[in-house]
Amino acid sequence: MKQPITYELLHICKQTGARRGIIHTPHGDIQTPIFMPVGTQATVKSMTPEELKQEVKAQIILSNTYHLYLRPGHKLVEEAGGLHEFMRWDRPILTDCGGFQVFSLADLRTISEDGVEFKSHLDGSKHMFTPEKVMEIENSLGADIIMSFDECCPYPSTYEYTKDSMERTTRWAKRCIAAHKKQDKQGLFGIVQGGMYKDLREKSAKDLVALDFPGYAVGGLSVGEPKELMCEILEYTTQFLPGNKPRYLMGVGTPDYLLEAVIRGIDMCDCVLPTRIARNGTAMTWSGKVVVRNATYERDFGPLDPECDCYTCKNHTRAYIRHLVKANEILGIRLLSIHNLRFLTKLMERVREEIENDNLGTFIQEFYKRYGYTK
RNA sequence: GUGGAUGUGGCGUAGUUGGUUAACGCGCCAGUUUGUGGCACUGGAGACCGUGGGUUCGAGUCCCAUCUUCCACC
Repeated sequence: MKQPITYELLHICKQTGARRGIIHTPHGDIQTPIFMPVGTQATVKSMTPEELKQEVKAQIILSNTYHLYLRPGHKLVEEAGGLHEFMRWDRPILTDCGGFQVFSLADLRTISEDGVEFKSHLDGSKHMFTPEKVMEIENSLGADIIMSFDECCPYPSTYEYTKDSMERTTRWAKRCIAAHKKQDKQGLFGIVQGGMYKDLREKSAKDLVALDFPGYAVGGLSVGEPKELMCEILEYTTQFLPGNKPRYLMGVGTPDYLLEAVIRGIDMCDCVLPTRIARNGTAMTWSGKVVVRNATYERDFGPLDPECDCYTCKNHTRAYIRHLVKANEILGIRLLSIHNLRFLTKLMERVREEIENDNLGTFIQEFYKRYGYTK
């Protein structure tokens, strides 16, 4: 059978061990390492697909099983011709499985061996997600990369709870493989869990690798634990993942976390952060975080980030963007979203270059001097 | 001129039968945001309660005077 998702390793940075590669998908190639913008409800909030291609230069975007299942419904999306056609995005798409919603909507759900029963956050109606159901939904949506149904443990969680949860996630992963009906069109990724416990991470990774997924995600990180711990667990986990498959760290999005992930062998990251902080008046720049909503920028007639090549930075001033944000104008959100997303895609372009030049370690040190380093 | 109403942070308003550091919304200032339930969330600054007298242990609340604005009538 033809494998829809394959990974080609191009180079390993001699300074850091970071991987430069290409993921081949039915909707084109993805140069890695890559940052993936999140479009939960079949839209990267406030962005047109054209802007994502031309201004942000996004190679792939995410969407979400849980949200699209509830509204407008996966059958409707299928009827529209699938997610690509529905939202008119012709590049690769990855759908998240809803496992994170099980985590973040904790008060609305019950977990059992069979799956998760939850109440809709929209109307309170009851629903059941099982691995089989999630595969049905993701098959209907038709993304290039689909995620197996997992449970993301909160931080902190006890060893016993984390162990049970991780083992269940592995059993669910097997059921996902069995239920996946479009194996020649959509690549199903397994998700490593195990919380902050190294032996559980190792077991999770090894058991999933034995199932031979076309790609692996590291889930359950960046859920509130200290940065050093995240790095330690991530580094420990990636050693058990095969070198010929892509590795995806779920939910990471500050520049420094992205860099720390890449030097630990991660190829893909996604995060809502750039679009979320855009909506609240904050920008990421090469000189650090800029809360452009603040009064300091009232009369700042320079660009958001002088080193950025995006539409926002080429055309507009901080003073104008601040005005738009303060006045609650939609354009303020749009301009900041364009910039923040472009900032991260550009950062990853640089990262790919530096890997090819075996210079990523030096680049990261220089980057931290200007951007700062979060905890 | 007469009668009535009104006057509380930048704006709009709450303030029980007078009782400790005067509340709320908006605005302002700042912080947060990591597989998106979010035009969100958390804090902060800012008022001698129109002014002057009085009653009372104690007045934004009661009394008197005065001024502001509004309404009605002559």
